Amino acid sequence: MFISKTSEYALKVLTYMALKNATQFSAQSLYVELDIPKRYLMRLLTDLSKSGFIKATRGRSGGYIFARPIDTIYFSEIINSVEDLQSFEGCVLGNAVCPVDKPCAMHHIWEKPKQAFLETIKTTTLADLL
Amino acid sequence: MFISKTSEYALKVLTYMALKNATQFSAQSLYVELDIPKRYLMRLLTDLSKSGFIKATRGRSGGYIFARPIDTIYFSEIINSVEDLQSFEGCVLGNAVCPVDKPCAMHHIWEKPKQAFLETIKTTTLADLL
DNA sequence: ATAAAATAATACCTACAAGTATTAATTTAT
DNA sequence: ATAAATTAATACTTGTAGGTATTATTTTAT
Repeated sequence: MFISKTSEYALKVLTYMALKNATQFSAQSLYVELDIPKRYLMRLLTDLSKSGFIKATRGRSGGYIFARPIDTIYFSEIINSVEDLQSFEGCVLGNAVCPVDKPCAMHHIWEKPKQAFLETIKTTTLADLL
Repeated sequence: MFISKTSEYALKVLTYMALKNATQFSAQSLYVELDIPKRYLMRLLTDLSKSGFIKATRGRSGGYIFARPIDTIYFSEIINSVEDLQSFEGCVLGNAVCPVDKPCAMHHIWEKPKQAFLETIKTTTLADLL
């Protein structure tokens, strides 16, 4: 499945915000646009705030805006904030160690897709969507 | 996380068998070599039998052997037998439809790693390990 | 024949990701 | 002041992948 449902949601929220270019986004407006369970979305937004991607304003005319320039937010960082990116970096057969000189059976075959994935998420930012 | 734990186990078993070149493998011997919970492994072996990758012989001197030539067993087929490969093919943001003319925000960025992954597993067989 | 050694079937348990519910805190329009 | 509209915190529920336990079946060495 590649990435978790929660990663999926996080990407959905932040890519939407990056492309929309509004001054502020309420949880309600994001709920209407994106197809994410409301209460789960609200908790996720709080998490994304704590992770420093977005900044919350409470109260009557509150909402969320980006806390940092979007060209500093890498996809790897987003995914890593909601699940463990290490699990992608490790051995595909789950071996604790998979040494270069004596790698697992799948090692060579897996190298290309693994690098394609890691390179993409580590070198691309939200700004690259524009 | 890429693939499920069960896919990991299935690959571990079959790649081990492909490389080892023994005439037969008992569940016990596989358990000793591979780091997979014993009872879970035994159930998985039965599943892999039903899926037609391996063939079981019951009874005192029983065990498992490949049911087909290993150059006909693609990694995609193995993964697909224990989890839903469709979930890898679909939209990364989980949209039910992600049309070419109006794709999701991540579509372009995701294309390369996704294809690298799918191409690798769809064009590589167990025989390619040798 | 019978016991041992193997796989098969089935049911159950557990941990955790995903989802829901409730209440608290904060801000602002009136 | 107060009510409305927002986010925050916390606890609970659910679904399912992963793991365990028990019993049945099959085969063969003795």
